[in-house]
Amino acid sequence: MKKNRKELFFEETLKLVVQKGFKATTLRDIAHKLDFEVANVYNYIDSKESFLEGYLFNTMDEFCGYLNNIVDSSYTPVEKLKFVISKHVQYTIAHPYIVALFIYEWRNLKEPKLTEFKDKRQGYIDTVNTIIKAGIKDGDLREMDDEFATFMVMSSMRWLFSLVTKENVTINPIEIEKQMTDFIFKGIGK
Amino acid sequence: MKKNRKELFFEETLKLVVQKGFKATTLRDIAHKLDFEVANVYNYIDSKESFLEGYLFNTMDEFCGYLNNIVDSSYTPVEKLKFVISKHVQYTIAHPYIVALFIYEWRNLKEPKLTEFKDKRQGYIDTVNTIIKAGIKDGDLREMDDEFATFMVMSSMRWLFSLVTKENVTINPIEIEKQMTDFIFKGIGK
DNA sequence: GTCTATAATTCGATAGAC
DNA sequence: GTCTATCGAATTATAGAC
Repeated sequence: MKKNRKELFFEETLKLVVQKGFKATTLRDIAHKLDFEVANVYNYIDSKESFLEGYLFNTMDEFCGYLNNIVDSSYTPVEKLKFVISKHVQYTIAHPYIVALFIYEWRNLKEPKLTEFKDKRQGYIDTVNTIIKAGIKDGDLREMDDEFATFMVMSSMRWLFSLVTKENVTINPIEIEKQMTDFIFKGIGK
Repeated sequence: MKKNRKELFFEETLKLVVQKGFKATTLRDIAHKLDFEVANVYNYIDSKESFLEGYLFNTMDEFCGYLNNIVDSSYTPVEKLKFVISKHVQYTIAHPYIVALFIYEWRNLKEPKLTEFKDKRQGYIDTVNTIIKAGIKDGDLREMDDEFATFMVMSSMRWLFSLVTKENVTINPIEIEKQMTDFIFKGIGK
């Protein structure tokens, strides 16, 4: 896949921002990495803020859209939850730096985008919670606090990006998804 | 427990830094929250950087020291792991904002402190991995990739702070520890 | 401990020539 | 698209009086 200059700019900038943090990454850092002067940054983005917004809301919308399709399907709650896990794992492996941005840098959004982001994220979690609650009610998941269960499922998936961005680690998406699903459903005990 | 001015300063500043991020929190923000002028900040800290260092390394040392005591005990691997989980849960409930700082803001350390921090953290993870590996070998934990298991155990504990800092949530440390342990060992499946 | 004043630097962003 | 030049604002930190 050939990358044009714009794709290269976004890719390198994303990596830099994830590595140093959004606030700590200056436009001069970005310009230096791409080997041009500061003013040229504005050939690609309108502002530093808009760069962050673009990634965060595109990703958010993709996840919310996918989740809605899962919910509107006729799968069982457990099957639906496995689709959710699969989506998280596969997206994280494909775009680990975007996920890192999603986790670390959303706080740098300015109002009203900040509130909009938090609301959408809460909506996503609420929907996953609905699925898990149904799974418990059906007796397919063990009896436990459904909100805590939701919290733990989301938590355990959230850091996978850091495994993917680690060097010298070979990733088999199929195997990772299997192990992630096994951990969430069976834990590490015997 | 009566708080003197220094304790109040550190507590309020910590909350502010966690809420806005280390880089995004200015000394003016801190001064304004404590109702005095910027220069007074330096009555309590030598620099913005030293504030971060203090919290991060004190916490790191406490966790490493405790883990060493666990390792040097005669408990079984599974029992040791439960002590590790207990420590994480209890510390997180007692000091959620410090844990948040630990997770979000370590990247703002400057060299050589940054490398020192990363090395210590990796040492901690390696030691937990040793415990889990022994548990699998003994047959007390199910057969699985021990490194991935370690990664997942650590990941699932890491976000607990966000549950504790949430408003309108009542926390029972004993119950949370039970549910956390159940999730890690049994998952959510039946 | 508190303040005012300010140094020294860095930041995001813009103007305008080529 | 690239550059030089620069603006205005914000930042950490210090000096020194009260």
